[in-house]
Amino acid sequence: METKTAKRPRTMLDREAWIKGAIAILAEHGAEGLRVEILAKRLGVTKGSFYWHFKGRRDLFDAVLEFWKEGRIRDIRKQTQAEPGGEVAALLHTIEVYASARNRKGISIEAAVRDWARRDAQAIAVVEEVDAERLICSCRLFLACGLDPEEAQARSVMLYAYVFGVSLMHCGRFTADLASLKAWIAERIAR
Amino acid sequence: METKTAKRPRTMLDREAWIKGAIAILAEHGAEGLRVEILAKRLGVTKGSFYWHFKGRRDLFDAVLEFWKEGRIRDIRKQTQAEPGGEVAALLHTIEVYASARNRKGISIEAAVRDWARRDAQAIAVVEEVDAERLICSCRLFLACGLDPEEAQARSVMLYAYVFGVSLMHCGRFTADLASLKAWIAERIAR
DNA sequence: ACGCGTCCATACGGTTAAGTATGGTTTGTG
DNA sequence: CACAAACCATACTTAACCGTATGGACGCGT
Repeated sequence: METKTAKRPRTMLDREAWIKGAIAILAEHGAEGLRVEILAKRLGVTKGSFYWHFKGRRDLFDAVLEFWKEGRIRDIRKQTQAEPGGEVAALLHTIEVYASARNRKGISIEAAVRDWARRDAQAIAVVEEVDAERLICSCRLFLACGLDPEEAQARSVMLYAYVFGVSLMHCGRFTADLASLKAWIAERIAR
Repeated sequence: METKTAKRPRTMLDREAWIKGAIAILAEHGAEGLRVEILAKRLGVTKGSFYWHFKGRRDLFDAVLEFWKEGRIRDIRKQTQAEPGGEVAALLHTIEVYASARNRKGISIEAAVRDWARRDAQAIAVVEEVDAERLICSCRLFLACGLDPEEAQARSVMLYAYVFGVSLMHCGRFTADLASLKAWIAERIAR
């Protein structure tokens, strides 16, 4: 029975399963805290398995960065597809995705990668590519709204700087109604 | 000869010297990379000295956070002292200090502390206090400009979110003249 | 000069984690 | 069934680093 790949009595991890597990740990403990023995334990195996799939820790790091980069660029392209007239809504949605309380996991990964990029050359290269793609896509939306090129560029930078920055602030003591403040800011950036 | 403390044949480190060295390493390698043996080597001593000044690594961490907090709050209070009519200039200066290429060291420390605050409760508490102080001070400036309270609050959050966020972006591939974009953004936030 | 507090070196033990070597188990294929 | 490839476990070796124990060197007051 079971002609092909039906049941999996053994764990049968592939490279992608390792990468996804690694990204989960990356979000929680950062790149420094991403250790292969810890990761192996979380996946229910030992590191003997790890070193079959990867040449070493650095190999895992590069794979994680590549995987993250591909996913981000795919997401950006999808989220900035707007029919004429829907550009502002697309921009507001972009802000919403990153600056809202939802999507905690994605924000944690984003923060971890950017902190990582303060020390690792490969991480810098990946962040550069992702940032460039994001800025180009949102800039296209601003241009479609009728803004002149310089203002479109400036607003793009402001948009992403804001969403990344607000995710690592702690405004609890400052205001009780942070949500309405964020809504005001989003309007001022996107419109 | 040498009536009092003239020459120092011994290194004679005190707690503050250790903290300052620790902050330098914190800026370069983050909280995880702040190791007592490495720090001791940089200061030209061994860790035998460290454990005389501090109870342990955690003790150093708390001292670093406290020292950073005091310094930040002092700076904020000084930078937001504006005579009537100079409020906008003070706001622009605040942006300039954090969002410009100058002050690399301070920005690195800021980034390291905020990343640290994603995992450490004490760091969270310190960042909360510093953020609250900053937001209150810049909000006061916006209010002095005649803005209504809600807009003043929103602009304060936008200001700091932007300066923190822009410091961890990599816009090199997007624009050649980032400086003028930043100037445009600063105007839109402060005025 | 003597002693005490300050500051630091040396030596040690314990833990965590990277990487390697090697062998075992499962799965697919002839 | 034989056999090879894929996948994983176990048992090392090595290194980094935390914390402790202990003693030495220096300066200062009496």
